[in-house]
Amino acid sequence: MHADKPIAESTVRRLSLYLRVLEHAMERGIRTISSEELADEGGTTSAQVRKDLSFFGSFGTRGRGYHVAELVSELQRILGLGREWRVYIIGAGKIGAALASYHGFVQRGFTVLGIYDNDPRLVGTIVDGVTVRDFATLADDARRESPEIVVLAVPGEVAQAVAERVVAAGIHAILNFAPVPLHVPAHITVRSVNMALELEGLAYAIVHRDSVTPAA
Amino acid sequence: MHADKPIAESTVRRLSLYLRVLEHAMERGIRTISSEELADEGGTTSAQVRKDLSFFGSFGTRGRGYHVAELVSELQRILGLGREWRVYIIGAGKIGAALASYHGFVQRGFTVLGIYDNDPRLVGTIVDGVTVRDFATLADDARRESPEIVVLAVPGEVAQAVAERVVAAGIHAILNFAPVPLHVPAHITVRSVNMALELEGLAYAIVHRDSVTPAA
DNA sequence: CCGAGCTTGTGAAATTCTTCACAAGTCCTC
DNA sequence: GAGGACTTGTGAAGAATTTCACAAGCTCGG
Ligand SMILES: NC(=O)c1ccc[n+]([C@@H]2O[C@H](COP(=O)([O-])OP(=O)(O)OC[C@H]3O[C@@H](n4cnc5c(N)ncnc54)[C@H](O)[C@@H]3O)[C@@H](O)[C@H]2O)c1
Ligand SMILES: NC(=O)c1ccc[n+]([C@@H]2O[C@H](COP(=O)([O-])OP(=O)(O)OC[C@H]3O[C@@H](n4cnc5c(N)ncnc54)[C@H](O)[C@@H]3O)[C@@H](O)[C@H]2O)c1
Repeated sequence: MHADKPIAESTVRRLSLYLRVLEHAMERGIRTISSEELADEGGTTSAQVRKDLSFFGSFGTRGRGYHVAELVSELQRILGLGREWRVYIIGAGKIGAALASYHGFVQRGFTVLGIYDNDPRLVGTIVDGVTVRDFATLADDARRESPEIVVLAVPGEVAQAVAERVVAAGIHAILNFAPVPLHVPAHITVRSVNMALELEGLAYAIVHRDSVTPAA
Repeated sequence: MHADKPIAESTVRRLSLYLRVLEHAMERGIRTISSEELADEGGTTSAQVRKDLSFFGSFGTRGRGYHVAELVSELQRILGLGREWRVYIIGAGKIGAALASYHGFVQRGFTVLGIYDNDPRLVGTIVDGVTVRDFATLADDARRESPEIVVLAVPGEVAQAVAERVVAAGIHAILNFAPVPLHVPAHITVRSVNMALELEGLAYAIVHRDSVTPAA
């Protein structure tokens, strides 16, 4: 639909953020927003906002700004959110269960088709309306349902092995919650959410903050 | 202890990752590791590893590599993990509860002193050994216990307001799980974990993958 | 219909981050 | 104790990302 140059991951991240800000603005009845306002809410700069958007087209009106509802649907289209995404969650533990029942995902078109676990005590139970399936049936189910995305919420020790089973089942995108780097073939897309790493980043910032900032 | 230049957030992130890889290597009885091996495991390049470490000193031996145990303790020191960090979790819902009982945090020195909620039905209950406290007592408790870090696991609609109470209570570091950008004074450090945003990044990658890669 | 006031879209400059490439140091074998 | 095989640490080059700055375009009031 438009020429695809390679877009930086940081840009895509910000687009998601803009979308959230815009939806919030829409709820409050705001019709029009400038790059400046969008930047303030999203924690970036107006030039950054305009540059990010310019990779995909030209959506604003000079002298006026962006029409909120229009930009929302443009961003949804760009991010691929106009459709339903079929998701499997693997690991029906604490994180897996929390994610399964998280309404924020459904709202954006991510439908959880199944939760998988290999613990016989969990298989067959129901988590927020979704039955826990036996991990052994993953490949068969995937052939039938062709999910696009897997959320990996298993212990770190087995994450790599499970990821390989996921890839073998023909699924090309993984959201990884285990605190280990996953090694997968190049055509598989992986994003990791590593909470321990973020906490450590805070610790680093606290330790080094006072030594950097000149004392007030 | 050493001259602090401003270090990129991406570098700090990778240091945490190296630490994890090194600990894993140590468990397997590996004594020595090269920047090449460390890079392969951590999903980066050897030059990147050496450059990252070079900001903090010179920890390896030419011709030999890095002594694993030694580099582990250097990284722990750099990241500020040699000590106990006192953490409050706010929001005793699904995510808050999962985090409270997550062993990976305790292991790295992050001690959860208290979980806060404003739902009277939850206050007083016990989540994995930690009692849920009344959010109204936050400021008083903080004065007494001086926690360094708050984990914010409340609904997005109240996240900004709760963050302001946290800042007012004198806490300077926030790990935010709500899917909204937080606006805080400059001396407060915030890291956000935004899972919806990562999922959207996957959706974007899937939609744009095939149009970028020349058909095989 | 004009001019003042805004705000976008975008090349170019500046900055930041990553990769290269190699001198220098270590180890091991013979 | 000399030479070959490795591997670090680091300036310099290169790539990527962000910021600047301004021409061009729209709006609105009179
Ligand atoms: N709980 C947290 O707050 C938290 C925070 C950060 C990261 N994580 C990470 O998320 C992952 C899950 O954490 P959790 O707290 O939900 O753990 P958990 O132990 O509660 O759940 C893990 C689930 O995975 C299942 N499982 C194990 N091996 C499996 C396999 N081979 N195939 C299918 N299922 C399998 C287990 O039966 C269990 O139900 C871990 O990697 C953890 O490090 C958790
Ligand atoms: N559950 C998930 O998988 C998931 C995934 C991504 C993001 N999140 C985000 O994490 C946050 C929490 O999600 P959750 O699923 O745990 O929600 P939840 O509704 O289960 O828990 C939220 C808790 O916060 C408490 N709370 C509300 N207002 C409060 C206030 N002013 N002070 C103190 N406590 C208050 C509520 O009583 C409730 O117990 C949300 O912002 C959500 O968007 C959750």
